[in-house]
Amino acid sequence: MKVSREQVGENRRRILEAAARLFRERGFEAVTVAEVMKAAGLTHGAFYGHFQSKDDLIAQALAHALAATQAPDDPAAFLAAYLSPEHCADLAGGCPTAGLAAETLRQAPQARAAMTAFLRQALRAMSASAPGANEAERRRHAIGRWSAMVGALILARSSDDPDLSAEVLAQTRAWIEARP
Amino acid sequence: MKVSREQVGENRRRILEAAARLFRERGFEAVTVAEVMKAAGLTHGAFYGHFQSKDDLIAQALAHALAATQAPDDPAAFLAAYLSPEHCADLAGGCPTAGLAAETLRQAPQARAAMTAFLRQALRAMSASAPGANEAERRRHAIGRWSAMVGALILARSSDDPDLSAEVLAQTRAWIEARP
DNA sequence: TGTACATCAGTGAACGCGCGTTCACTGATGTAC
DNA sequence: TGTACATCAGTGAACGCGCGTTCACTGATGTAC
Repeated sequence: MKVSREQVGENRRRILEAAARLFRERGFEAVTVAEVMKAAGLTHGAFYGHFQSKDDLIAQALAHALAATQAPDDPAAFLAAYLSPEHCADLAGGCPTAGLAAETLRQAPQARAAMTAFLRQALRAMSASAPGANEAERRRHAIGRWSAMVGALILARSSDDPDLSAEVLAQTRAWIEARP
Repeated sequence: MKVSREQVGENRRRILEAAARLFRERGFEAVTVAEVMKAAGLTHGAFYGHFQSKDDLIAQALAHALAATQAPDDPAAFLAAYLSPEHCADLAGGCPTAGLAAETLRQAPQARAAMTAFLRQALRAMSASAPGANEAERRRHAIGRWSAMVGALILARSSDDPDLSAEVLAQTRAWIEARP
């Protein structure tokens, strides 16, 4: 049946939201279109009224998840939250970069472009609040720090030993904080 | 037709080698059993004489790729090679951790166990040659450094802008080297 | 404001394709004498 | 050492299943009068 214009927008938002969570939790390929639609409270047939293809959904859901990431105001608090056991355990709701960057590399151009645009913007934002005598130093600090944070979260998640995971998170945090 | 015992071992090795490269290049799920067998010079029917299932192959090919990673003797040279544009571009032959850790998290227990065992061993080996006044400091250095290296490679690869990729690699390297 | 009708978002059955997996068969290997 | 036969790694056709995608249909929405 037909549905009101606001409902159409709301449905589209729910599809993107569900896809963003499922993709982070299980990866782009393991999640089916039907699962996403079910999680959004719809049937799979309605999918192609909203998106051109699964690849189109991947690109838009990735952009949606990345856009929802707010710029950190306090770098120290952001670091602590990012490398916390809670964030490590929260696949579905966690950082889309750590969850999906490695897979995005093999996706369609639009998805890669969304990831690149976010990386560029995130580094600019983090550079602004990074320590350093000049712009180049601040940017280097932001890049190194972000690499270490993303890497630590991925390594910690890849381990099936909770103690080793916790050690990677805690020691990477200490290592970053010990920087001059 | 039947095949000599040495040939069986050689075929198995070729399957693991082909799988390790294809998985790193395209991901566990996107690569088919038939593709792996073709790359190894065999037909898909012979697959189940060597492995129980695709999941079994994933676990064994991952362990095979990780085992082929030699411990770095010179940390500075290893860092430079790891964050080089060449390594960044070499998906199929590059570091299995950077290429597959994020995907391994969602794989069967055996694959996760292989990744965990390698991480543990790699950190132990890197700690030995890391700077620091005591064991705890050396280990912290190894963990932080490894997180940053893996993160930088994943971020650089996820970007479709070669300049941004090169900047992430070069600045992360500079950031790590600038450490006391 | 109320009525008649055109629109179109969503439904669910169906399609074709490619995947992991199985299996009857083949023929070279390796063993028994 | 040479011969006869059992073994079994590899082949390729076939299977069933689940996926992305399509489409005829439904019925509430929104518009024209």
